[in-house]
Amino acid sequence: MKTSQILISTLREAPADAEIASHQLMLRAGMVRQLASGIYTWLPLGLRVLRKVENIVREEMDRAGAQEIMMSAIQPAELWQESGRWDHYGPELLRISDRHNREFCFGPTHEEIITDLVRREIRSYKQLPANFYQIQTKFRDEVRPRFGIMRAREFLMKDAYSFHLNDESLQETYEQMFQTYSNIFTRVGLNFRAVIADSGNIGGNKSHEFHVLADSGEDLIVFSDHGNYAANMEQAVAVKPEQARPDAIKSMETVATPDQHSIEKVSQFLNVGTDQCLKTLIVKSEEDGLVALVLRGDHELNEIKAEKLDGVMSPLTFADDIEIKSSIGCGVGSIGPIGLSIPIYVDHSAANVSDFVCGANSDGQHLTGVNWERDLPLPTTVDIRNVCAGDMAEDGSGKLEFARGIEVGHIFQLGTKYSASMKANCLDEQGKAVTLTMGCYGIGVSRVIAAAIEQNNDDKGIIWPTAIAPFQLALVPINMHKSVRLREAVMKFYDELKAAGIDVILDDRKERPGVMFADMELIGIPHRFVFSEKGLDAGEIEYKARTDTDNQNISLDTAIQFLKDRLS
RNA sequence: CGGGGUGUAGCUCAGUCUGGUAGAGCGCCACGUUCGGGACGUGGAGGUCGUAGGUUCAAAUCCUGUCUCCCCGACCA
Repeated sequence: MKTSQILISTLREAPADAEIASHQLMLRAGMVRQLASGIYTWLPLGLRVLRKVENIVREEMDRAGAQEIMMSAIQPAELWQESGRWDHYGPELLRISDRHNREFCFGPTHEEIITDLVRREIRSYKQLPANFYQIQTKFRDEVRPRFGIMRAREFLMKDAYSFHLNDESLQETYEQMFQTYSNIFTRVGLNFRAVIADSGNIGGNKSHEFHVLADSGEDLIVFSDHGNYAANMEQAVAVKPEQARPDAIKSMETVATPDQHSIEKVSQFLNVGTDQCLKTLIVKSEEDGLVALVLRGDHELNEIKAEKLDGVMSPLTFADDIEIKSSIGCGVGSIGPIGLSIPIYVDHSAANVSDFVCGANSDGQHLTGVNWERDLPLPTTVDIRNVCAGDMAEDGSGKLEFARGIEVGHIFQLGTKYSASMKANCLDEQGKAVTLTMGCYGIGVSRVIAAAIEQNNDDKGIIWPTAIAPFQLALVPINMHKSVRLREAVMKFYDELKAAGIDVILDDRKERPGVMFADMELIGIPHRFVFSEKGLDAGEIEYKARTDTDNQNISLDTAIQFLKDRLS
């Protein structure tokens, strides 16, 4: 390909509304253009990258025995009503109606469609297990799209759905997909980590997310400093303290704490550590009542864990001041677990504190020297806090560290959530109808590209991993328009490169060298040959990798082999 | 959905407070001089100032409505 044949639309300055590196660079390098909030046009260069990622995904999915299909982007409401998600998915589902006023949606995901297909087509256990995938445009009407294609409303996704007779078979395919995802992200050239995850809105049991590690990542992930344990913050288990609760020493006293409503203020006022104070949060229950959650003062509530507790309203909803005042009789800053007439859950760590400080359920008063099982009974203890750096990993393999990640893949064991509600059955060996067990596996194909840039860029622009670069090699001639001799040599070399199967872009624009260098670096081409008349005389060509600081001269005769070695 | 911004040329922005016939840099086109790290000169093209209405002799500028886009939060693969 020559630059004269492809739209090179680079910008010197980043558009003002782009914040993060990948968004700015994709705009500056002419990969995408925004059409509306969260909706983008892919320009030729960007599309080449997208196709390369797509092809890696396709090859690895095919290798794993998955079958590619293509489902419609537009989906009829009936199937969503059947699964129950028409009412539950919310405004993120873009609903539309046709000329007959029949309701449809633009698919944000395809569980309903594939389940409908499979229940019609698959009759016998002999056809199982089966794994179907597609690479296709999804639409999710995000509340707040941001960061360019990182969190777009319309985006390209690879989604796969597997069907099984039993959990063992699902487990087998799940593990195979886990390996396939690892292969894909390794081939793309990303530094990634698989983490234990919450299964969220899609539903189901076991689930892993694949995160590309980058400081700009939206997700907080935790991992063991020794060993393999890694989890999403939402999901990371805070292990029970190992040592027993210390013996009670102090006696319980009521102290006046006027206007001290936060843990920080109370701890300073009474001169005790925040880890000696317990905070009591009041949330709504499923039956229109209230539930108390008790945590150590230095810990944060994990809302995902809390809303899974029996009796707690999901999504988690905090009680407002009025409800608290009328039910407990004091303000938010003075609540404590003693004498509460509502259900109480205590975090494991909070249950392990003795001689603690807590609210007295009376404005302006706190209790000190309080002890479980002496001053009040110890209610059910649970894990409802976020883990902290330095906590022991759940598997005991080491201490937890934090990192930021960009979620590029997610695999779930769905179980029978969709197959049961949509009656997807098949006959087993005994001729008995069995509800199919499902798994589903997603990759944000377009997001992978943003993540790759976040992880690989410098002040000059993008540095593509070779596997997904729009071109592997930039061939930059110096003043080719002034020398027929050079032009002929460059064209011959260009043809040889193409014949050798190298994905090369020849910059045949009549530009000064600095402009061509700057553009090729901004666009992120990982390898560069510079061809000049001087080099032609010496029988040499100049090579520089995008990440190199210096050039090196290579004999023209061996240049192609030299590059091939670099690419392998 | 709450809070805060924003909208003037392809991009970055000035002009708005204090109303008086639309500006700069970069980019683009032509010609010339240049030619190994985003050259220089001369000339040129390009904007119903988001949009609708109002005030005024006169509106990018003041007033009202509305839309867009961005940021923070809540939410979310």
